[in-house]
Amino acid sequence: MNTVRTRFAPSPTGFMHVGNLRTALYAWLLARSDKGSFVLRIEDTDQNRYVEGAVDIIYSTLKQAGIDHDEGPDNGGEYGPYIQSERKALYKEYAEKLVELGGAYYCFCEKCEEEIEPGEEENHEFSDGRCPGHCDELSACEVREKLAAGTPYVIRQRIDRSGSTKFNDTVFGEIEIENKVLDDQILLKQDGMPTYNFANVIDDHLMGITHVVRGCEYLSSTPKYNLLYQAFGWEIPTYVHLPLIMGKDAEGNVSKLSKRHGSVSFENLVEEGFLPEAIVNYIAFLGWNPKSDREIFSLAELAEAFSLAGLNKAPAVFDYTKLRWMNSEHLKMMAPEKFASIAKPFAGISGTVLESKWPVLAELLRSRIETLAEIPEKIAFFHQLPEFGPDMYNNKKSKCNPEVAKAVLEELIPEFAELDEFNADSVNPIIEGYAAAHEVKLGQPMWAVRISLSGLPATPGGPAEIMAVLGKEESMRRLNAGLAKLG
RNA sequence: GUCUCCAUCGUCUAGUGGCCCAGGACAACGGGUUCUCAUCCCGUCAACAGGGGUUCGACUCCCCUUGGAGAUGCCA
Repeated sequence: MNTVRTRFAPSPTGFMHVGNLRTALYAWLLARSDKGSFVLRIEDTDQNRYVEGAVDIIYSTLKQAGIDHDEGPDNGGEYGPYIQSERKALYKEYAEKLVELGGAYYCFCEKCEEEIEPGEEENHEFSDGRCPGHCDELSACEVREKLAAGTPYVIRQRIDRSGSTKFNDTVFGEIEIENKVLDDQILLKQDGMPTYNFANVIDDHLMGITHVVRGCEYLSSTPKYNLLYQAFGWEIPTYVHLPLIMGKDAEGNVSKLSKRHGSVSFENLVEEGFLPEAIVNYIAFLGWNPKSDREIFSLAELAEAFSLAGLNKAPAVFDYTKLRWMNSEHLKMMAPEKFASIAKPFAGISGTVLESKWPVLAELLRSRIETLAEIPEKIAFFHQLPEFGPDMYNNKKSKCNPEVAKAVLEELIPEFAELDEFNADSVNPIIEGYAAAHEVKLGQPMWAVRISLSGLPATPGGPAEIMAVLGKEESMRRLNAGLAKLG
């Protein structure tokens, strides 16, 4: 029994769609859960779509996600090269071999520019799946002449349209398609590059891929690939087709996840304050489950729990709300120092007085945010006290109002002023002392002090924590200003 | 149009003929703890698309309908 070898074969289009990332994740998980190998192959056969720097995005995304490859363009391997454009000659060789084997033919037809609208192709002559000019009927002699004359050509797959092709998919089960609906698809383009349909088969075979993990958009063309494997006399790999990831638009309509549904690329999500590990955890559950109630997993734990049996058939809708929740869970699990360091860039506090207080502040923020991007708004009041009127002091539950607040501040400000250092241990006893002396709920003085310090009804941390971050000077300034306004 | 696939709460899903008047999670709503908010804890709401079979028994198997998705590119 061969060990499992899977691959991730993205096209360098400039960004990593979460659907693609999930495909990579499952392929990686499958390999890792079986001590197998995971290969990265770049499918850049479409010259027109090539985007500068796109390969780097693929590397960095996989790296951030923690998905490491055993073989690939950057770290090599015995089946290289791992970039399809560098394998161009190879495909031509195999295409020609296939022609000899009878599984393909040269086609000299002009490129068909006009689109045929769906529904109006009752024109049987052009919809029998063959090449429009019936190049498949050309004699070997005619082909040689055209080739010698330098006529541009493509190589198409020759399909025997009798019978049907059946195959077994790991997640969808047995699928059978009648050969008469199959087209003589182009294998080698006029520019000499292979199409995905061809390069894929050649490379998967040559690279010893045992399990082909890909989106189910390839389900209906799989029979054509199998016919290719058969024509070459190669072993057909195990197929693992994944259900699609859908998105929901403002009107509630569901369709294939795209930009109009929100951020769909890994890097956008990271920019929006989602943790790579949370994104990975979330997408792992879009179409798979561990057959238990547990939902929060690290990548290593996913590899441990992964099994093909947990794969689902139905398409899944990407839910940003649940992703946010999952992100907050990962945020809470993180070691304090790690959280402080990854959250800092989002806080925008470099060079400000808050920077030295960051570790303390970060801990206060941790349970109050779902994404890192929420940090600036939560700490804005530290930089600048919001405008607020006396009404802010009114709070029913704490039994506080402007008059009470004035009394609280008048009594406490002098006591605070005597403190050398502001922290929970020094500040809280003073506030508690007030509550005890006046026989009121602790919430009353707390509210009054909080409002004058922050102008907000809810803050990360209480008065003592805010004062610790603000420092004595700024705290006293705000408290005095608050009292003055109640004048 | 044709072909293929899919179908459990709003969303992600458990369920492989009796354990299910369907379980978990997110969201929503209500309550408790707490100096605010958040965390945490407890609870409520909420689904087997419809119709036929098969069976002693169907969410689970079969068929049809409906709905959805994908393919039908010298894109991948």
